[in-house]
Amino acid sequence: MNSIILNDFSLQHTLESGQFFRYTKDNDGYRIITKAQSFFIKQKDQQLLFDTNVDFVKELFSLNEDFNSIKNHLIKDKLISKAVNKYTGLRLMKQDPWECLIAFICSSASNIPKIKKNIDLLSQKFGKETQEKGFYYFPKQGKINDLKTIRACATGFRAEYIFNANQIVNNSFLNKLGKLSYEDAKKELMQLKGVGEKIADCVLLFAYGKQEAFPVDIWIKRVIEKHYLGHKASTKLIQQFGQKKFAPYAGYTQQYLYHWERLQN
DNA sequence: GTCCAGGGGTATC
DNA sequence: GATACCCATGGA
Repeated sequence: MNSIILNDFSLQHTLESGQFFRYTKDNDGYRIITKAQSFFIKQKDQQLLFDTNVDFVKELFSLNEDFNSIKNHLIKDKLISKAVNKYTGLRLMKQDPWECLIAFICSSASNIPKIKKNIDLLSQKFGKETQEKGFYYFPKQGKINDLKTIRACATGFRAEYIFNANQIVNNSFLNKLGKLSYEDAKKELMQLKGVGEKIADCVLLFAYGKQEAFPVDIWIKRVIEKHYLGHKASTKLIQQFGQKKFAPYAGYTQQYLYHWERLQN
């Protein structure tokens, strides 16, 4: 087991805030399978313990970024400040772009347990088995190539979108997105069938760390209408509002708002 | 703007 | 256990 000590990090809030789906609870920690790694990780107070290499974990959980300055900016807003205090340590992850793209294509009009199920089934049907039997890596681009089998993963009307993305997306497509501006990368992603503004924003935020992204789902729509606008508004307007108002950390703000709103009641 | 495309989660009975 | 409604949506 390796370990690192750190402030302002919550493994639970980070994993369970709807940005990432490839984890399962395992005793007092989590089993994660992503980016050709399968490992166990747990947190005990400020100590993070895991059976994979340190640099991998730091990269995956954005532990090298200066979270303190981000936090100082976030807490200037009253509601965000409440969310940051309540769910302190929630960090944006740096996911594998391909896994993230397919996961969020699956997310369309769905829910978190079902997205997890879709991804686990796709991995089982198309991915390589890990050293531990019964667990599978997520298949690389090009491997998710049978429409019938994709349907058998309970993907429903999203099956054609996944099939299509698998045919079009390759390494050069994915690498290019990282080099483009937010706007240009978003346009590229939206060329894919089944990828609109919301899903493009999720991929740009959760895999590429583009902070201009402000994904708007029903929870974000509700919380912005209720706390900031005081009236109903279109998704498009809310996306533009959030992106502008919460710059330069619109993406981080969105994640705290989403987690906050969903855990109310 | 409206409607519809799997299907599992969730509340309510 | 039936039933209705909901959902990290986008396309027609």
